Amino acid sequence: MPEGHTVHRSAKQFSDAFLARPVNVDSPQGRFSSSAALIDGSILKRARAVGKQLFLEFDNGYTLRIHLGIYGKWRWHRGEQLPEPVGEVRARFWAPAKDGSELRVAELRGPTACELLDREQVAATKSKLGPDPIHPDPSGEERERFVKRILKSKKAIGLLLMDQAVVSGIGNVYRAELLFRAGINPMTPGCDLRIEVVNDLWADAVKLLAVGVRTGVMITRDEFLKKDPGKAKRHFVYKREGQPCRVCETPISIALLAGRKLYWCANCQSA
DNA sequence: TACTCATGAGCAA
DNA sequence: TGCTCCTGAGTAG
Repeated sequence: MPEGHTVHRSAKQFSDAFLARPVNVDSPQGRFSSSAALIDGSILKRARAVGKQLFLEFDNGYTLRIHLGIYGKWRWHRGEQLPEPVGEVRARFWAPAKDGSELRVAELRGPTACELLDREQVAATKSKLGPDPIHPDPSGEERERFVKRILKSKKAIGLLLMDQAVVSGIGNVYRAELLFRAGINPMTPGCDLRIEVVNDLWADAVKLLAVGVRTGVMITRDEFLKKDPGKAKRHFVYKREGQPCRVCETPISIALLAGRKLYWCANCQSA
């Protein structure tokens, strides 16, 4: 489920399993073989997520950038032996657990990006990313950046929330749900929104993504934030086209916006 | 077995 | 805006 929260969980898993230790890296599928050889056996210095991208920094100066895209997935294993790879495993990472009792193995399938970068390339990549609600800075500077970008744009807010240069880590699910919670029609131009509304949108993104990081699922209904109620009840509008709105019973609408499915309640989100 | 769909994004026109 | 790439899960037949 690759929106920002999943990637942050992956960064934590990498830290827990491999930080400050030499990591074996290969590419059973073959498409990552030459790059894998450059970091194989290097020590993982840091694993950090920014938006939907995972950056793994190694002690030989290389950083591996991984972006799952729609299809990418991680699969983790534990055991005494390296399991035989099944399917298209682009990259595989493994090391003995700290107590030496077993191997920790991470397999990567179907990523949009899996590439080695030098320091300059890392800086260039990160500079293109908007503020990440999972790393809200206490100064509020990131929130201000977000608010400014929204307020000066004539583009629809439904498009702006998906633009990783405006805010990083939000995808199709959080977009639909945040706009519902705020009562904003997704087609409203950013510049037509009031500043308080956009500030609240940021605050809500900070809140919901934190829940996502904690629980591993995108729960967006306040009554369920502590415990996952299951797929069917998790959301207000996402993937609920034609079903009654949970608040007003108006059938949920669906439209294509920039090639992605957009869900909203025409009654609750008329503002 | 074949087909469809998906939580993303870069690129050309 | 439409096309393309990446892979696997779910479903129809």
